[in-house]
Amino acid sequence: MATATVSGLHHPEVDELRLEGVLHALSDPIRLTMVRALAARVEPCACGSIDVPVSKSTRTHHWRVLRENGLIRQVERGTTKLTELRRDDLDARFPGLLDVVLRG
Amino acid sequence: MATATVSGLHHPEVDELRLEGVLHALSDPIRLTMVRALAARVEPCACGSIDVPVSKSTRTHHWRVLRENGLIRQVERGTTKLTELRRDDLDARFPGLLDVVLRG
DNA sequence: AACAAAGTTCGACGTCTCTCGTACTACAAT
DNA sequence: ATTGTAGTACGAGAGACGTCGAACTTTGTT
Repeated sequence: MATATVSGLHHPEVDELRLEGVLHALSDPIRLTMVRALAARVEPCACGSIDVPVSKSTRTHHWRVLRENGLIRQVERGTTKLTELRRDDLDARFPGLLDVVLRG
Repeated sequence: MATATVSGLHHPEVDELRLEGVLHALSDPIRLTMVRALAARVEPCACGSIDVPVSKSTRTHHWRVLRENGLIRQVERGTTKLTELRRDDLDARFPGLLDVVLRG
């Protein structure tokens, strides 16, 4: 039962978040579903536990887009990846945006 | 000196606006520039008067994307096209979104 | 009538995106 | 040790996207 480790996954800093990138990440229906599902959780959750109608590898692709554009944070733990919304960061950088999307 | 005529241009109704579409329309740097420039005007303006570093035909393409996704309204007048942001519609459907984008 | 100005249409091109399956790695459980 | 589970890597295909130039349409001006 190892503790969550800081992995080599690339996450942009708060001040590196680009609006175009964030909007692009959110403009895909599958990713929108993922973000909303994530928002409905309190704790970080295994990214595989959110089911969307695409294959496993496509899911990996979408999680990467979300991560690289600063929407989510992921840490590896064991065989799974704990995933959470970067609520605070997003609210700090683009106040109101997440609210709109989650209300959507 | 013809009055502005209601043209055959397709504009989605307020309740037809899709969040994915709006976000996609806004996720391009050129279009973001266009929207912000439009927001800085009070009156509808000729779409050609907003200059962006792309060719005339590419500009046409971007205006169409913005129009078809409900970001702008265009009416033909003479040889030009009066273009304006659909502020009210966007605020009604996705409150706060435009603010975020314009604050950027 | 002739010309200029504002946009559109069309075809083309290269790139990015979404999708998949297969093969692979890493950890966990029996 | 073997098997199972969670996810990644890679290569490939189809389609969407952004870009351009050239030709065209429509309207306004001289």
